[in-house]
Amino acid sequence: MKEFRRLQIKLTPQRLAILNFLRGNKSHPSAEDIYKAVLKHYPTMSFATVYNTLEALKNKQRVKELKIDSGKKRYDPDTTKHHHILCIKCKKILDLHTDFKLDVPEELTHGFELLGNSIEFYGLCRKCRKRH
Amino acid sequence: MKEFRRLQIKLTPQRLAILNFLRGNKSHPSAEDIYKAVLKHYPTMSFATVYNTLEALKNKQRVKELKIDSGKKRYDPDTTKHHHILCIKCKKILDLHTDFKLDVPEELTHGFELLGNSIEFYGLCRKCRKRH
DNA sequence: CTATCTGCAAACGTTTTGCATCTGT
DNA sequence: ACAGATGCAAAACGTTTGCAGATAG
Repeated sequence: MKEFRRLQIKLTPQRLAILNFLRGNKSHPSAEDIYKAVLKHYPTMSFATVYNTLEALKNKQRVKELKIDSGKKRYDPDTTKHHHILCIKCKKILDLHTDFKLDVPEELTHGFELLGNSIEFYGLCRKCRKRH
Repeated sequence: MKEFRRLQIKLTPQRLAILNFLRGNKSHPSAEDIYKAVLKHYPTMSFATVYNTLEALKNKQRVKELKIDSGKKRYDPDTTKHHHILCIKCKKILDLHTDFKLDVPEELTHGFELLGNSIEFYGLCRKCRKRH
């Protein structure tokens, strides 16, 4: 777990379980999803620990908080620059690793210094297209 | 208020007050912002009415629900296609009426039918840049 | 007249907090 | 040893709901 050690946070068994659940996970889980998954291995796991760990991982840039779901936060262990495609019907989320060059006319930024962007594409996934 | 009449919803005084507050409003207010503003004119206004009205206006496409703020919904009376620039420090939101051509490689959409997109630019507004 | 809306309060789902205890380093 | 994490329960927060009474069309 040397990959985790460089996070410079205390590696408790609970945190390792959360990290293992998140590693390579492409489901953009909510705190509850994570809680339920880790509960299987740690029956005493609490929400406080999940949130505490997510907060620590956010600070270490090991996860990104997504605003793609109104009502609850979701978390993405892939912190590389990428975008998302959201199915408006079943809410499935797909990663899109494509870099877009977006030139914003200077006169429209009102003095903003732009640092990045995040694109949410929306549409219908294959399954939802089939059921009209 | 013929502009409101074509919404085909019952125009109660409370709803008119909300509509007037929203008209041309570029602050992307939350339900609470709207509630507080309208409360001045209607001391008996309730949150239920604010949410009820926002739901009706959403259905009539008179407002758009924004997911730009994790933790609470914000509403945008400008329903034309546009994007947002968010200050990561003071959370100020600026509209960006620029149309970007985003070509997504077919082989990356996994069968999704793309219908639109929404871009969130982030950065530092003029004021927040000054205070380093 | 009546389908719909209002306002209140209670319920809900998610996230945060306080605190006594425990544990990685 | 001790800074920091855990687990529990309570609180906080935004949003939704049920319902009796009011009202726009």
